[in-house]
Amino acid sequence: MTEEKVRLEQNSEGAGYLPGLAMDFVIFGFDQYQLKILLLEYRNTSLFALPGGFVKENENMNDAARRVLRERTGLSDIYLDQFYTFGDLARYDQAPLRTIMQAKGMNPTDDHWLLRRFVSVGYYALIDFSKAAPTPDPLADTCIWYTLENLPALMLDHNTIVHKALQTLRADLDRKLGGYDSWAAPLLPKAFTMAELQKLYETILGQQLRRSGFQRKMLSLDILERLEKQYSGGAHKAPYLYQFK
Amino acid sequence: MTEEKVRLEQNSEGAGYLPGLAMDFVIFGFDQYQLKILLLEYRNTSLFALPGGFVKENENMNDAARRVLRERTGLSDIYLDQFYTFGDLARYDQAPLRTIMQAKGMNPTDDHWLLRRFVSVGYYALIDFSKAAPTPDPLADTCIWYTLENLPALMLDHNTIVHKALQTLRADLDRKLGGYDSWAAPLLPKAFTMAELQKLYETILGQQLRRSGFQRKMLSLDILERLEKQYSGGAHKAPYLYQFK
DNA sequence: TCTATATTGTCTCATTATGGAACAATAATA
DNA sequence: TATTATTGTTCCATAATGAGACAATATAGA
Repeated sequence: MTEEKVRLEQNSEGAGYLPGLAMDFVIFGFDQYQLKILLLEYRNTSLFALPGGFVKENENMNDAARRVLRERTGLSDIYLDQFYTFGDLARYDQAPLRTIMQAKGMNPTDDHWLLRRFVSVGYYALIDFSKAAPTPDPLADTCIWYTLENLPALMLDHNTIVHKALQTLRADLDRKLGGYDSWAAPLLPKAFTMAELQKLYETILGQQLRRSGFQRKMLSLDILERLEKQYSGGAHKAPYLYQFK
Repeated sequence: MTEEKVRLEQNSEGAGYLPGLAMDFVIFGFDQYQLKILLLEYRNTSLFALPGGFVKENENMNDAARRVLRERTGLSDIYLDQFYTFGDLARYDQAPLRTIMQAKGMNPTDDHWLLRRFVSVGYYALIDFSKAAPTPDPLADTCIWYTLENLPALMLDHNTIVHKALQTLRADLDRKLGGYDSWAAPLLPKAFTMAELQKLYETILGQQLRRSGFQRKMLSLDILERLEKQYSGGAHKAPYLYQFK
C-alpha cells in the first residue's frame, strides 16, 4: 500500500476537501482518426471509471479541475469546459468503491468519506494525445485511452456523464466555429491537412461532411494559415498544410 | 421570529441537507414587454439575492430544484435548466449572510452552516408571470420581480450568475428554435400575436429582428397554430392570434 | 359617413449560403 | 511514362436571408 493510500484510508473524514463534492473528467484525445478518452482501471475488480477529483477547502473549483487534470495527464493550459453537475441519488452506491478499496487492501468503515453521497461536477477537456502522460490516481492501477465507440461499462453514472460530455462537445463545435480560433489545436498536430481537420470534425460529430463545402467554410472563417511547405507521402497531389492563426 | 427561523438558527449544522452545496435560481418572467427576474430582498440591510435552496440528503438534486422553485413561485411543471456550477473561493464571504441573520434577530456562531463555504448550482427557469405567486424564504422579507436591465447590486456573485443565465438562455434560444415546441409558452399568454412573439425574442436577445423574416421563419418551423379568432383593439388591421401546437 | 392612420400578411427581388458534382493539377507508384 | 488517388477550385442549381414594397383593414377622428 502506498503512502498515499494509507493517507486516504486514515483520512476517513476527507479532511482538507469540500465534503460531498466531486469532479469527473471526460478527457478527449484524437489518435488514429478516432476519438478517445482516458479511463481509470481497477485491477481485480473489472471496474472502470472516469478520472475524478475533489476540491480543496482553500481552492477555486475550476482551479481544482486544472490541478486534477494536470495530475492525470501532466498537462497544463488545457481546453477545459464545465458542462453539467450530476446530483441524482442513484449516484450514491457504496458497492463499487468499497470493492475497489478492498482490492487495495483497505478496509473502510461504512461512513468513510469516499463512501458517502457525492454530487459531481462534470468537465470535459481536449488534450494533445501525443503529449499526454496518463497517470492513475492512488486508488487506480492504470489510466489509459479507450476508443469512444468501444467503452466498457463504467462505474455509477459515468457512462451518462460521457454521453452528456459528447453532446456538449458537439453543440459547442457549432457555436465555437465562429468565435474560437483553436479549440481543435490540441487534438491535431501543429501542422495538419484539410483532410485531417475534416476527419476530426466528422469523428466528433459522428457524421460525414461534404469535402468542398467543408473547405469553403473553413477558409472563409479566416482562422487557418496556409503554410508554404507541403505534406508528401501519398500517391497523389500533395495537400497544403495549415496551422491555426 | 417565525418557527422556521428558529429552526434555522438551532439547526446550526444544517442537518438533513447536503453540506456545502447550494442552488441559485434565475427565474425569468415576461411582463409589459420586459424580461424580469425574481429577487429576494432583506429589509434593513439593503441586500438583494437570487432565490436559492439546498438539497436534502435523500433527494435528487434536480428534484430539489423543482421543490425550491415551487416554494418560491407556487408553480410546478416549469421549464428549468441547469446551466453552471459556481465554485470560486470568492463566494465564501460571511459578511452579507451574517448581516441578514442578525437583522432577523438571529445570532449565528462563526461556524453556523449557512456561513460556511458553498458551491452553488445555477438553474434558470421560464415561468408565467401572471400565474406566479412569489413567496420569500424564511430569511427574506420580500420576493419580487425586477426588470433585468435595472437590477440592484446583488449579494456575492449573484450578478455574475444572472449574467451567465442570460447568456445561456440566449444561446439556447437559437438551438431550441429547431427542437422544442413551446419553451416560450410560459412567457406568453395562451394566444398571442406574431408581434408579441417577436417582441419576446427581441427582448431576450437584446436586439431588433426583421419583421418579415421573423414571420417567415416562425411559420416555417411549424410549431404555431393559427387561430380563427383575431385580436382587436388597435387602429389597424387585426393580427391573427397563435398558440403553440 | 368617410377618410386617415397604423399595423398586418404577403410578396418581390437582390444577395448570400449550401448541396452536389465536375474538373484540371499533381506526387507517388507501377 | 502512364496510372492512380487525392487535392484545390470552380460551377451551377437550390435554399436561406436581408431589405423593402404593397395591398388589406380595424379603429380613430373629421
